Amino acid sequence: MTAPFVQVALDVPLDRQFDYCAGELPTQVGQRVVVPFGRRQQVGIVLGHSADSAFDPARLKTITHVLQHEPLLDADTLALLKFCAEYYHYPYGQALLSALPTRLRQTQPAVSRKQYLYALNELGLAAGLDAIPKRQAIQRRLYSALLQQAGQHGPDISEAGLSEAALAALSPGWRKAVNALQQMGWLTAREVIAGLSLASPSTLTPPMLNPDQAEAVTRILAKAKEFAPFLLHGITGSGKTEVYMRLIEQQLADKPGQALVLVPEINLTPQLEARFRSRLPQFPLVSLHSNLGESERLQNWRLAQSGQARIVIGTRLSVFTPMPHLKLVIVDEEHDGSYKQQDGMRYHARDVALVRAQRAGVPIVLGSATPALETWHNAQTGKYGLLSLGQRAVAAAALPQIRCIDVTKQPLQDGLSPALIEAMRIRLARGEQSLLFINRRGYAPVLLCGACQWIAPCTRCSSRLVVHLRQGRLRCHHCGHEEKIVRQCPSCGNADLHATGHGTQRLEQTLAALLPQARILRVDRDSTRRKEALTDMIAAVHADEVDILVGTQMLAKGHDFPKLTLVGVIDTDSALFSPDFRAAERLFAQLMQVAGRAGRADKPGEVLIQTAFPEHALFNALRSQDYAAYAQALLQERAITQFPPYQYLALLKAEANEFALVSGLLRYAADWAHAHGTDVLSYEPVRPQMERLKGMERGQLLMQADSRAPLQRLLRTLVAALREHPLNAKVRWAVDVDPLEF
DNA sequence: TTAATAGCCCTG
DNA sequence: AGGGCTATTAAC
Repeated sequence: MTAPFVQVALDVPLDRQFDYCAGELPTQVGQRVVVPFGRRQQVGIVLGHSADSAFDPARLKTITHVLQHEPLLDADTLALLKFCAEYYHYPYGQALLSALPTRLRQTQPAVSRKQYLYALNELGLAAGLDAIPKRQAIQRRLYSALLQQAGQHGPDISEAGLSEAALAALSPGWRKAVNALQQMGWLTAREVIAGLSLASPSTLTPPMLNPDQAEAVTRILAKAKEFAPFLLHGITGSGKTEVYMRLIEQQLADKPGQALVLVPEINLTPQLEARFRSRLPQFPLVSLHSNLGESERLQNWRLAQSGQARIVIGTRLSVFTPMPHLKLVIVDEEHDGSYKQQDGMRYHARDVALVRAQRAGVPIVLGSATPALETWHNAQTGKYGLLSLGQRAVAAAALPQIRCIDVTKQPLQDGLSPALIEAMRIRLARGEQSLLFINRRGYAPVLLCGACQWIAPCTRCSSRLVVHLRQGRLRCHHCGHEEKIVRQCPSCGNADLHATGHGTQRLEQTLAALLPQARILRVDRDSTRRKEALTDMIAAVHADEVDILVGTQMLAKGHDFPKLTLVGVIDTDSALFSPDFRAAERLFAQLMQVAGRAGRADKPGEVLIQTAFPEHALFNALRSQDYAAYAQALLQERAITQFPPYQYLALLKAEANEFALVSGLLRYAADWAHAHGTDVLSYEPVRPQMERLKGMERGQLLMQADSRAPLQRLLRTLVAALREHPLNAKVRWAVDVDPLEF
């Protein structure tokens, strides 16, 4: 006897479940169902059954449709998402549904793009080719092929069959012909899961491990069957990936183990994927990232969920992918900010991965050259095992030499110092490549009136419009607002407007004038808008068709250019004095990363940083490439200033058309926090750096505590109180637990 | 969040 | 009275 009522989680911003009458079909926890909600149909996930309901039984509706033939969301995944929903103060139903591939959030039935193998059944085999009229040429061709294939497989019909691709290769009109053969009842169609192609066995001999790598592998494998967090600390080229692969090889040696590998964002997923596929061809691998189409994403997700995919490589969302036989979790570049979701449920995939590994009782490896200070702190206190890869694995590759160029002592030519220009000239003469790193796209970051100091502002954000000279446009990089470049100052009428400051476009132009013989390539979001553009550009660099690269942080990550021996860094000083307490940490990580681009092969690299503050501690640390020392210094600062990792933070962010509404809600929240926040320090509401964004006035409230528990206790009641508050309807607000940006 | 509806001002 | 707008409310 099944219980008459079912609790269903729905994708609505209400932090509760909804009861339904069970109806005819039995349901199981974790099953996907379609239910009537309001006047629409919604997808829900069954969370439980009960004998009674607190809701008026007369008004209960009945489940429309149970998706019987779909696999369930397993208990581990449900529990992980439940934990996250509570920790990040986000409605459970929304958390659950947003972790599913979009296809599974839609009410339409199961919809995987199913793949079938077609085979002749007994009736079909008995019929014979002559049963098909001569003029049905396509049918005859397919029939012959199917017959031949059946012959190869002997009596075991369950092994027989031709794929759609194989049939399509025989004739473009195959679909119609197959339908006709099916009509006659001659065919069986067997559903198969596509997408898993096993590569041919590897012919690569795995490289020898250096002593550091070997020790890392040994120490991690000593805890192969328990929750054990490790920080794998090693600079670019020190061989972290090889360590990952050895671990996977070992952990997956026993069927049916699975490994989850998290990577920062799209760009380098394909490269890493290719490396894994060729080194570990024995393990079926799928990737999960936002560049996949919906059906491919669903397919890969299912392969992971069913255990058929043994390795999953994916970006942050894939931390929630059900994997029944998880044996190892790897988070590559764990310090990377893209692991943090910045809207909806604001989770940090690295942190969720740690929780997941803990729940699964498996080791987790966090890899980075410049770990997040939180991670470093945990490694220092012994909470995580610390494994350091000292030398570059590629023997010949020496560390690049890092130097600062004091821009206060040199006359700049359009933002470039003579020393940097000379260094590029030398590379050019030697036939080597240079990279200029400037974190600002467009031509110039401001359009300034020389007469009255007016600056072209964005109408919807509190930001400046960026000059894009080639397009003759002014653009806001925050909201996408765009207008024509004005010729006259709207404030004083002066026609003498200056594009001030430097962006990638201007730098490209300057270089072209300065080094006319150089082949220059600009790589930023504007120049790589086209889908394959970045891939093409990277190929061009490898093909030695480029002398000088000008680019934004896009170029900082992971690309290995063997002929690149010079990296120039322009204009990073603003980050040195940013009010964000994490700015220095981020800048250091970023500069270490760009530095890693220089001199990876047999040629030593050089990094030149233009700055007005060459004696700044950050540059001193960078010159010696001593992450540990700098991290220690930053940690001391954090301890004194009472910031993470010594304090835990939560940020209440609010936005509305009018600031008065925002401030009203935040005032209420601040008062609530003062009154109810035992052991929590609540600051006063403030405006963030970007006061206005996309036409919305913004404000935020910071709360901190020296452990998680009191902060969580306060947030629980605060969130409930805010949902009841009259301003809840007019103000969009969200809680960001462990925020990264302010 | 979505979507219906209640309330309100305006015109005619 | 009815159109068109915003505010309010319920969703099982």
